[in-house]
Amino acid sequence: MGVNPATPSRQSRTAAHLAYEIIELLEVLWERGRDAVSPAPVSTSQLRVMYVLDRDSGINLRTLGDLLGSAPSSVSRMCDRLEALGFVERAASPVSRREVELRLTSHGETYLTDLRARREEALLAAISGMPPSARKALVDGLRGFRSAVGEAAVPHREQDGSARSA
Amino acid sequence: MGVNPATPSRQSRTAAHLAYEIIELLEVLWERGRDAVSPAPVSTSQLRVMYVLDRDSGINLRTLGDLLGSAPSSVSRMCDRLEALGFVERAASPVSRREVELRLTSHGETYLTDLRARREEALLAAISGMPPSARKALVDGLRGFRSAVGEAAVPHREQDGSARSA
DNA sequence: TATTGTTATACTCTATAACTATA
DNA sequence: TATAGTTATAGAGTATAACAATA
Repeated sequence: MGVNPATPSRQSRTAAHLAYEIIELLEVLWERGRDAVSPAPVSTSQLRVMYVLDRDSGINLRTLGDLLGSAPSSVSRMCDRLEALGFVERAASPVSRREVELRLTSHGETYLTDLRARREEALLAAISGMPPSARKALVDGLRGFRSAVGEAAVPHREQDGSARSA
Repeated sequence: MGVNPATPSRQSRTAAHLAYEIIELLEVLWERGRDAVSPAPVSTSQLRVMYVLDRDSGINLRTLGDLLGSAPSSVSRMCDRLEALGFVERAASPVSRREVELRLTSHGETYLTDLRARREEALLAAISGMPPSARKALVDGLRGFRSAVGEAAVPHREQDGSARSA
């Protein structure tokens, strides 16, 4: 196969291959937490909404759509469902009568807190099972990877924070 | 925050935090390839179908559903769309007249090959930009992570191969 | 007139249930 | 009867376009 970004070394290829596998492993660990949380298995999309509202409480629907990269109509409908679940609430904006203020309800905050704890637990359980040397290597490697990718790219999402703010 | 799998060290927490961020970065890199491939931006679900068929060509619809973890009706409809795109074909099974044999068309194979090259390119470009010491650390760290997770868990997906077979 | 939010419509993915053809 | 595949129906996420209310 002919790829040539600075002539990929055997080490680069191995790292890429491992990265592919890690994506799957992380997804499994990541979702394991979600399925386990009490009742109301909120979908991934709904969860992204909740993460954004947790970080930027009181934003309007349009802004939420921008942060999610979704169309206003999609966001409106998702908020309908989250409101029906009792996780999100719409309030009239005090400054503009055509805007709404979106917030998590206390019920929604509780759900999110619980979910985060479970996700963190799953990941930490795995990482704690690694020998210290591997843990150190993982930290160093991921740091290097992050800065390498961060410099080269990452256009989309300026101030999001959906998944990372766990 | 009270999590206690073997008393998570500061290193474990750092690694977990980094892992969260990496999930996002990888997803961006990963999808960047897909959007770039010629026309017909196949959806993620359709792509999973194609990956499985590439690995296990000639399987029937039921088996495909098992490998994907999807219901037969869902798979049938996805195959309808992929067939309409010219990426997948249904053929009568020579052994049972109620079964079908599913395969990628040459058109579908070409699409997949092209996509893999672009995805690999994106990941390799990032990894090649890392200093050798960081690459080494990444490989060692990911290996350790994989075996730590692999031992502790990974129940779902026995012989899938959707994303990792790139 | 421009903006905010909603509704109408449509397509994909997901599922369960009903149905046809075959074993 | 049990199994393979399809079709019917429904809910969720996604989008564009049309619309009402407000700025």
